[in-house]
Amino acid sequence: MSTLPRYDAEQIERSLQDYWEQHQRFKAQENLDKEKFYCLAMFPYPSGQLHMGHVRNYTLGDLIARAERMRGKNVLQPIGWDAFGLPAENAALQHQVAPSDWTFQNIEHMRNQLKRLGMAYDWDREITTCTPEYYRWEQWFFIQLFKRGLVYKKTSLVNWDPVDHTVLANEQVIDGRGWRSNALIERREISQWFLKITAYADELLDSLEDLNHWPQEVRTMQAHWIGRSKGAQIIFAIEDSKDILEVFSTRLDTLAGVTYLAIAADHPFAKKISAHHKALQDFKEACKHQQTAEAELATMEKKGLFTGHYALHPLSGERLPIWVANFVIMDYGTGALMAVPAHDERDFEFAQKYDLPIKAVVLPANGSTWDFNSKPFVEKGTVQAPLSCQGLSSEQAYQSLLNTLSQSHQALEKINYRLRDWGISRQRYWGTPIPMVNCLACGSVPVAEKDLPVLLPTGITLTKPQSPLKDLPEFLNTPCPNCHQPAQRETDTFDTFVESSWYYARYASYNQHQAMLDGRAKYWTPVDQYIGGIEHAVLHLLYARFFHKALRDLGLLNSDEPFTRLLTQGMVLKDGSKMSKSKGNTVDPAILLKQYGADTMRLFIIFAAPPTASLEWSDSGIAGSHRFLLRLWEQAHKSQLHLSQVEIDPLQKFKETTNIRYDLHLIVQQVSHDYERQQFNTLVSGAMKILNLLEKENLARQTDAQKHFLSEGFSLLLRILAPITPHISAFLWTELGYPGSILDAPWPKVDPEALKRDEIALVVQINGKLKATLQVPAQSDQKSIEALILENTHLAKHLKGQAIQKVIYVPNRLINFVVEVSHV
RNA sequence: GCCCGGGUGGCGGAAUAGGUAGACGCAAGGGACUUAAAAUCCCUCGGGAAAAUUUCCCGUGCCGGUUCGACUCCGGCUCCGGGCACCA
Repeated sequence: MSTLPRYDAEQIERSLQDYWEQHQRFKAQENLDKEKFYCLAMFPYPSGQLHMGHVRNYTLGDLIARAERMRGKNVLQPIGWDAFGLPAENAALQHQVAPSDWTFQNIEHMRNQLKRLGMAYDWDREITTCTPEYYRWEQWFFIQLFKRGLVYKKTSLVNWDPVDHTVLANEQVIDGRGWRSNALIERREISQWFLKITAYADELLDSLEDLNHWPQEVRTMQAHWIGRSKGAQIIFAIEDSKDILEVFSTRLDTLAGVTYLAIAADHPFAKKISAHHKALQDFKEACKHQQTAEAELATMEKKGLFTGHYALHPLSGERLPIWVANFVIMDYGTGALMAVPAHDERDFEFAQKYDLPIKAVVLPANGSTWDFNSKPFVEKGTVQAPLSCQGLSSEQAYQSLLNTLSQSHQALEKINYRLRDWGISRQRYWGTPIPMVNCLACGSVPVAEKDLPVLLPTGITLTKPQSPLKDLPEFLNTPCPNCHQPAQRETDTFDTFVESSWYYARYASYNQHQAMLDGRAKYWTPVDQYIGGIEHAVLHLLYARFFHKALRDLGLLNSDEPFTRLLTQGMVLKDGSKMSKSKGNTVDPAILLKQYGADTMRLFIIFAAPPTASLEWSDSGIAGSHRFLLRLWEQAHKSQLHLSQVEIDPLQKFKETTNIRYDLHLIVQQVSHDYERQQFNTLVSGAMKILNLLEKENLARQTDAQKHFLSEGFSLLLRILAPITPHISAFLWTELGYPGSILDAPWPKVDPEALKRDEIALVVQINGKLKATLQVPAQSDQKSIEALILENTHLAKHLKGQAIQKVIYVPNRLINFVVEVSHV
């Protein structure tokens, strides 16, 4: 008895990884003979350590990339680093390291970790967004957008920390206070750059319909985010004033129910009247300490103050009190709203709190009554007022009032969007400098394209939370590109979502130094398969879609959407909650990699849950996955001797193994289907089932039929596993003497002959409840089945004395007898 | 608060188009091997009742509906998760 060689995962994996790298097995080239397949997992932020979420993301991507290669595609799978961002500045302050040094060290470490996982990346195309080679083209693109009128400046609100003198991100505001200073934050208006994503709102919404291979939930979320609605912009005159208030409402039918108006604390009218209004000044001061996040606005206590002024109802001329309300924000819409407490939840609560009138004007269409003192009626119905609309449906009243009011120029139909333009200015250091110059004479002027990139000074160690760029004269001072007089650079940097909105295209033109993109980007884009966390469902994916369309309109790309197929992976949990350092429930991939190897880790993370579901980490689960690979190793080696002697003749049929080949190919069929629908966890179940079959047959392995079966079985099994556990599969493929490299072996195919059956198991039900399963000839007709059942004593007993009312027969599947229930 | 998901044994999960609920694995219990342990292999494994392998009842978060038949479709709830525009 010869002893089995030991399964040394690390040795096998490292040597194969070296071999693949030396022979550039994953280098992508444009090839018009093969269908291209661009597979991309969202690139990581280089936080320093690979975590389980990364392992999951990149294993899923690698699985698909490798499988598509086996399916004959010309595959591109690149990787890079989303390297600008807040954590580098935090680390810099904490550890006194330059953000650039910290970032590049992290990248170095994480690159090694990814390589050790055996990902089939084309490393030549590695992109790092904090390098000038990358961000110069982002600056160039920004200038193109500027030239096309898609960039503008306006003031908007930020969280201001009055102690640290810096703008805080939403996540840095904890219970209304700065995370470092603990100071009560203030809402501050500052001037910022915006990209006109709203110019593409219609297309972004309408083309969602074409994204057939995106999860419906993501499309729904984006559609709601864009929030296109038709409504009326209505003008309310203000009593004893030339000023007017403009509001937008989709429910013009409730106009007669307006009992007050609410405006933002920083609405121009509120500003105007606050000069001699102490209470209003105090109220505005209090509003300053509110946060800007929408979740905050929605859940905080709703407060208001009567301004003492009245607006006039456009229909009746009735006096409507104008209130200032803390939940109305100048950044959204017109900063003013008409309140209809009888027909709106929030208006109702506010009216109850401040004892404002509730005036019902719409009733349920079915004629039922409604208690307007307990809750508002928010649906559409039958309109009661004004008189001219009495009895009309909400829709009819809307049209009627719109006609009337637009004739008198008091209203205008308008398409409104919930989507707001994208504010891209950040008052941060570690980001792409915004390529603009502020000149006293010429205003904001873009940097000349020949002077790009505007380099971000590196090697700077931060000493305080504010951006150092303002304090660097050599960065700040520059002649105006227009009049050449002394001027100053913009010191704000881009939102890091800007980098992640076009990186997928740059991978194609990674070494192009004369242009942002070239023809190769048109060849490779759109990405055929994009993989990333569901948390990016709206923002990142919407911004990237916007950029793609803008790049198309510049002629740089020729498709309408960046990502054809989207897979949103679930989170990795431990003990029911998200792995995080603060909870102390992290699992370090590096330790497991050392203990079990890359294949085990990849296998477990694919097996443990379907890709879109959250994945509960299990230490014993990963041990089980390792055990499976050990069994595979053992069984493969046990059969090795025999396989080399087998002459494989695929046309040869063996009666002896008909049944087991049926089982085998049924699994292969299931596995193929599971790959198509991206349910990869059952791909692993299938592989396990095949190994169970092979193990049984391996005990005997004497006849030609059995040898043939083993040869076929291992060939299928190893190819199914190759995208998931590439190292052990490649190694055993060669050990067992299969031809060529498994990297290029074809994806398994079902033998339809093996699936032909003479007999099938038919389910017998009575009143929908399972009573038996019968082996019957395939394609039997109903009559012969019924006859068969009456011969069966057990079943006949059930049917005896029952009045059969109906028989449902689904051929090759089930027969259901519907009988009258004889007793209660 | 609003928008979008999810809830199936002790655990992770399976059930492809409304047709056998619990595949595959983990844990647990029992057994074999061993001086012993580990490893490995075999058996059992949703709950209850009767019972020789079988039979009956209950069971997919909760309540209700559609259907010959519902984990699957519809209505209402509940709990958990994701997003809410400056975390990425």
